[in-house]
Amino acid sequence: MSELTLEDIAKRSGVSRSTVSRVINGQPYVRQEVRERVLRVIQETGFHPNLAARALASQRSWMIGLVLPRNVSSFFTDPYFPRLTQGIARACNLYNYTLGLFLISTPIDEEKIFPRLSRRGFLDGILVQSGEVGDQLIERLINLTIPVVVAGRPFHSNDVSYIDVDNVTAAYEAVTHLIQLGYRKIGTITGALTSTVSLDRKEGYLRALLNNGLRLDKNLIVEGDFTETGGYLAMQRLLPAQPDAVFAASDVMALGAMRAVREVGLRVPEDIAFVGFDDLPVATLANPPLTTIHQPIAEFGERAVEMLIDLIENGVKPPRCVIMDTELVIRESCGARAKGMVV
Amino acid sequence: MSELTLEDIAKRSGVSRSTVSRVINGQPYVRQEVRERVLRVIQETGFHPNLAARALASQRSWMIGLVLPRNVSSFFTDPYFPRLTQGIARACNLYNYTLGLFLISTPIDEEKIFPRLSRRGFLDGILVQSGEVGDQLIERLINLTIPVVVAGRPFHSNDVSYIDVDNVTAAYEAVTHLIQLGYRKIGTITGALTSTVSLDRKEGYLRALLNNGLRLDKNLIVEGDFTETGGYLAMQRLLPAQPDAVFAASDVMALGAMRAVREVGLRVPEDIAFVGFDDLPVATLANPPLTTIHQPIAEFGERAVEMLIDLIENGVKPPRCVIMDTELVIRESCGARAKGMVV
DNA sequence: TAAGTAACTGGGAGCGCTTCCAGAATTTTT
DNA sequence: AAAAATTCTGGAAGCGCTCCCAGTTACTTA
Repeated sequence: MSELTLEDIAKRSGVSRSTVSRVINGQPYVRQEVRERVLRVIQETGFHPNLAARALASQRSWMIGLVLPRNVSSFFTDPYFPRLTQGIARACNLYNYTLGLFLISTPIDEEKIFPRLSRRGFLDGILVQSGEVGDQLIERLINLTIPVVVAGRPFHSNDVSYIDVDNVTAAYEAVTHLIQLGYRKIGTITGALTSTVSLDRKEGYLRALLNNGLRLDKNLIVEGDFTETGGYLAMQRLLPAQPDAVFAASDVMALGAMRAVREVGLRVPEDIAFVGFDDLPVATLANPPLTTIHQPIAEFGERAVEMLIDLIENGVKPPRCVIMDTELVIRESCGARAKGMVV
Repeated sequence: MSELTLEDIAKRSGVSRSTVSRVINGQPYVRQEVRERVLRVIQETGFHPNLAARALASQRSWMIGLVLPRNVSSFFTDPYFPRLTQGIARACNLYNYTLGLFLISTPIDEEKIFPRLSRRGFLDGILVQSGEVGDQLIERLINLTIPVVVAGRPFHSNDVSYIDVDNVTAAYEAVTHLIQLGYRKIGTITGALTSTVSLDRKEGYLRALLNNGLRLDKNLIVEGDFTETGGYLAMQRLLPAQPDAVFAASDVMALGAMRAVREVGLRVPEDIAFVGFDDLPVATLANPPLTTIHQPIAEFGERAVEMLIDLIENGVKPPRCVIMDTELVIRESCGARAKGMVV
């Protein structure tokens, strides 16, 4: 409550500042009786140690920064990010770290935020969302002296720890599923092809077609931007190519695309089948419910935090990379059920 | 980069620590020539002052905490929160504050997080989302010694600054609009009636009916929970009462409700008209596009931060409260256009 | 030209912790 | 019983800044 210091607590409990510090930090070499006495005083006074002082003396802030680069501004558009943030926040809380949030919307933002991230004694580590091609933010962050973990495969650097899902394989699986259901003119709506996620998912799409002897058709590949409207517009461009199935690189885009399909009077999955990516709650609620690739978003965030904390507390070994598994979730939009092809 | 201190910069530029400090903080009383020399050294060395030391010496952390209480866990369900967070983050950035994010999911979370919020020298102020009835978090926060601003009218305390939109009036306007269009059996899907937002919007609904001489019908009022599924389920319970229009306390619930309506083969707005609340991007994309109450979510967050910073920097005056305006946005779902009643 | 004022600069005393180290109290070993 | 090891405790030296205050220099004014 008031402006108590360690020294005050020490006086009140008849010991020295050092002893109080030991008690607070749960260190050994304090007699049980003394420990209890000190704890009682702390309890009674409602004392809380000053974090700034602690951080200065111990050179540890117990704070990590979550950096969402510019262009990942779909932060407030795609439910993916809130979910990721939730997982990250939960893990921070579990391990007693505080989460600092750095949303970069504009280049000006970046110029204001970056120096803050650089301040020594401020962050123990940084978790940064993989950005776009040409974005040098991650490189700049790596050059700082604090540990960095990237969420998603970074575009440029390969000497940094990162965590990702196996987007290529997941997309491969999604498209192969469509092929097995008999579709032959399979289109894809990619994310903006300036990010590794989008490129990897597109790569999976291409490989699936090739491995199954299907012809590639440039007209069946259109670029979206991970937004509903982007998916909608992409689908409008895709329709003339008359696909019988579409793999969308995100659920949100799939929803937009299905809206476009509905508008021209076509049915899902009878006329065009769909597979999405993410398995957001909204996938279940879609009409028809969306077949999609499930990725463990919240756990992804948790694992990312754990990687970072490991780096912080156990030193910087050679960069590690963690790849998490995904899973195809079959619902109605791919037509598998209608065709009786689901066990 | 390295472990430079003010003292090092001082030596290298041939001045004292104090002078370097003045330069860094843009204070007067430094000769132009000296200032430039020091700045050059700082530039060359890539020096950044240690934030922990600065916070300790100045008793200011330049950090504010955003606290989202338990039960507001719709954080990752309702696009409202990401948008709010975005506004808050932007304002923090503008005013050179860092944003700490505290998502409380469980009571255990709260017990871990609260002591951290209490640490002196950690946060300069706290922005907390208004919680539910019975939640004592806000009271606990007010008892801390740092400034607090509540986003949304708080349930219990009235001696705290808060910012809100005029939910009663907004809801009143929405329902009045439906009445003017000729609807007479108007139902409402409320949020969980444990929060002030929900109660206020319900209050507006009731007043609109009363002021227009319409009979209240308990069966026309059902409780949702601000989720899509909640809206869907609420609508199913509402259908037997055969409303000709529905006011949903959020866009997301309106979407769910419209899904339920579609499922039983009824049309929007011909059979049942809808008005939502929030004016999220998704409202435009709905089928039919949703008539709704627009509230300036991002600006709301920005204003909240400004209030808090004002409190931090100019001392704690008697609690202030700011009420922001809303606006009815007429689209298709209310039937006004079909009826040719829009100018 | 001397006195007065304003513009600068540096030293020192903190801010409230952690941590090292020396010493005291206690227990174990010989 | 003394000696050695172990457990416990307090003092002091920082951590790297800010900010007050005294002192120095430059510029006005009488």
